[in-house]
Order: sequence, then C-alpha cells, then structure tokens
Amino acid sequence: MEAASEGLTLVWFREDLRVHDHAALTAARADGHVIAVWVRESRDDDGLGPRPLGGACRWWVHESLSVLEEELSHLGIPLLFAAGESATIIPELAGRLDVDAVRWSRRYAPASRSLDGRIKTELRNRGLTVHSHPGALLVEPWTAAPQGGDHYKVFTPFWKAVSGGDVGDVLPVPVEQPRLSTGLIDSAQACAAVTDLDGLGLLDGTGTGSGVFAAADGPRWWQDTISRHWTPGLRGAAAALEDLHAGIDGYSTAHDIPADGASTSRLSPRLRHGELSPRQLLRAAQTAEGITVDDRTSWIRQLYWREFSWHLAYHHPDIDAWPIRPEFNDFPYDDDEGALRSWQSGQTGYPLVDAGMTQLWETGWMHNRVRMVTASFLTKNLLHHWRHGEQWFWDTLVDADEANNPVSWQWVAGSGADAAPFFRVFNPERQRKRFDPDDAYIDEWLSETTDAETSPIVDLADSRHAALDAYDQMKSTEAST
DNA sequence: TGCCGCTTCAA
DNA sequence: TGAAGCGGC
Repeated sequence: MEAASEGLTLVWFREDLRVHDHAALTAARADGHVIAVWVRESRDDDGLGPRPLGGACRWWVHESLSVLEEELSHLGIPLLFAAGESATIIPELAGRLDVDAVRWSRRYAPASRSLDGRIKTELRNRGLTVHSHPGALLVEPWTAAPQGGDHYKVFTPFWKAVSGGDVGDVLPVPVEQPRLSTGLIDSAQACAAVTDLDGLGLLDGTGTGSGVFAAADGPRWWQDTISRHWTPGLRGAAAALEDLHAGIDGYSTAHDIPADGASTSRLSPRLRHGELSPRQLLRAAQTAEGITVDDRTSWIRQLYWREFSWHLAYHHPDIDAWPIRPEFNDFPYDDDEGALRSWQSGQTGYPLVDAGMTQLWETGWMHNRVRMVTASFLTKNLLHHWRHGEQWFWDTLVDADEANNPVSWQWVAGSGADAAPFFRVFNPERQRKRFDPDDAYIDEWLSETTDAETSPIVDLADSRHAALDAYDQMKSTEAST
C-alpha cells in the first residue's frame, strides 16, 4: 500500500451520497487529504449535464446531503455546496483550493458524460491529476456487447452475459483525517457559486408538473407529506439494508403484491442517490442465509434490470424524449389535457390506478406492478404520449433516475427495444382482482367516498380497441413511407 | 412482467 | 353454464 503523502484532492460528489464503498473517496484518502463538493448543476448552453432534478428528488437530495455533510465531518472532511455550471465551478474551486487532484464517481447518461469529459480535459490542461471511478453500476456499459452488435437490446441475453462476473469487494469507510485549515475553506467561499445547503434552493417550489396539486395544498405540503414516509441518508439506508433479508425472502412470489408489507425492499431511492451501492446490495443478496434459490435469483435479477436500463441509456442519448423504435414517432397519441390531470390526481375512476397515483403523490414512491398498470392506462387507455407520464414520474418519484424511468415507460408504451408488444394492454380491474383481491392496497390509499364518487373516465373495452386501432394506424403509416 | 373471444367439454 | 385451453391482437 502506498504511503499517504500531503496531497490534497477535491472529491466531487454527485449521485453517490455515501462514504463507504466509494472508490473516488478511498483513492483520494490514500493520496492524502480530501475536501468534498456537491454542485446543484444547471445545464450549459450546449445542453450538457444531468437532467434537472424533479421535485421529489430535490427534497431527497437536500435531506441526504445534510446527512452526508455530517458523515464527512466525522471523517474530518469538509463538504462544500455550490450552484451553477459545474464546468465553471469545479475548475475554479480546484484552483482556489490549490488541490493536486480531482476525483469523482462516473455517471453514465450521455449528456453528463460529455460534460465530465470536458471538465476532465480542462483540469488536465491546468496540470491537475483527474480520475473518474466506477461505483454506480456493476457493469460498465461499454464492456458488454453481443457478438456482432454494439450493445444488448434484450434483457435476457444481457443478464446471461454479465451476471456472475466478479464485482470486487465492498470498500470500507476511509479513516479520519486531521482538520483542514479554516483558511482553506475561506478561500473556497470566495468563489461566488459557493453557498450553504439551504442556499442551493432544493426545497423551493414543488417541481415542474406539480402545479396540479399546488393550488389546493400549497407548495410546502407535498414535501411535508413525503417526508413522513422516508428517512434519507445514512441511518435510513442502514435500516433499509437491515431489512434486506425480509425483502428477499419470498420475493419471487410476493413482489407482485402491492399492499404494504415486506414484499419489496424499497431500496430504489438508496440506489438512485448512491446511499447504497449496487455492489454492496449484490454482495448482501448473495450472502443472505436461509433464502431459496428462486428468491435470491429473482431479487438479484431486479438489480440487473437497473444495469440494463443504464446500458440502454448509455447507448441512446435523449432516451427521455425519443422512442427507441422510431416508428413510434408516428403513433397518433390523443394527449387530452383533462385526461392527464385526472390520471395525475388519481381520479380516473379505476381504483387500482387511483390508489397507485395517490400512493405516488403521498409518498414519492409506487409499487412496481402498479407502475406498470398506471403507465399502461395512461399510454393505452388514455392514449397519452409516454413522455407526459415519464415527466410526471420524474417530478414525483424519489427514485426517478435518468435511465430506469424513461426505459420503463418506453417498455410499457411499446416503443422500447425489448418492449412489451403493444397489444399487451393491462386491464386495471383484472390486475386488481389478481394482485389485490382483498382490497388491502386500495383501502390503504383510497377513502371509500373518493372511490365511490369517481365514475370511470373511459370504458376499458372501448379505449382498448381505440389503442389497438391507433397502433394499426401507426403501422400503416410505417408501411406507406 | 396480457386480454379477449372462441371452442370444447363436462356437468 | 362455466372452466379450461387456444390463437389473434
């Protein structure tokens, strides 16, 4: 092991809000001392950078950052906050702090990778050492490809090819460092973009699409409600990890049941914000005792669905805006504004859909099976473009990420590479009977009065036929061009 | 990781 | 009359 020198490294935290299993932080500590920064990034003129956070994620990140600041402080590492364009802020901070190196965990969305590449070049031109480290994924997207193809388009071959590989060991929390001089922090704060956590404005407003509710409930109400259901940051993540065994046990049969219980592990926001690493979860799942092969395998499979989504997102720029199958550009969507509002506010008259949309609004999270049902309802029964649903989920889910969210919507809408055939239209009444036969989930989220007062906004059989007609119309457009 | 309508066949 | 099996969408 290398002896620690007096080097100073700036570690740029992004979607990796943890101090364990953090390759960039570990490497930086091995080189000497560390100062950390998190930037609320706005996209530059070229549209580079991460997709602006939705409302629910802004709340989560605000809370999680305040915990991360504490955790880093226990290690003697100051965490700086800044808002603006990272292409300007990171080099300026590196200069003012006079660091020797800059390190970060890789991100994989094309617009973010381009920005990171640009920043890396700029820093190297100034003579700094720069390293990006893996950590957000088990499989680097450029390392897996089928024979004669550039990337996998179907999950099962991807899963067979990449699962079972060695992912290495979980890294421990680095050892504490001596306090850095206050003069150093002062020089960073001379940078105009540097602020404190509240100064980032993450809690201002409720997000782009949530005006639907804002008028009735006021802008703070939403965050206050969501916050009753989650504890972002270290303690919450550790508790979620302790529940992992219960989450895996019985998973292969129970994961389709939306009613509250131990049927799902609710780890998605932890992964989204990097409070837990996929490697750590994989290791924990592999070593959990008293678990059947079926349960273990189907749980780990879900981890790899996330990998597959990022694999697709890496290879498809603008996956949140354009269909992977281009013929869906000609799909005759209806896009009725009132229908969208009814869906968003859980007033479609179909209890499973309305319960799901209510759970989303109240908690920032929705059970996966219900996500599929509500998404099918919007894109097929209401004939809305999947992008509108994707944007609503982006704004309201605490686990919305740039890959899973658009890829899953495209999967349901039929425009994805490995998508469900379009004619698979979920029937929300039938799904309700199959997966919530005792109304446990419905009763959890819908009051009897709302349930009874709302009459269905569309007929299931008629709207299903209309969707199949629209699909035929798209195909005939395709055939004639 | 469907749904529907049709057919068959046993009560 | 309805469960069960299928093929088409």
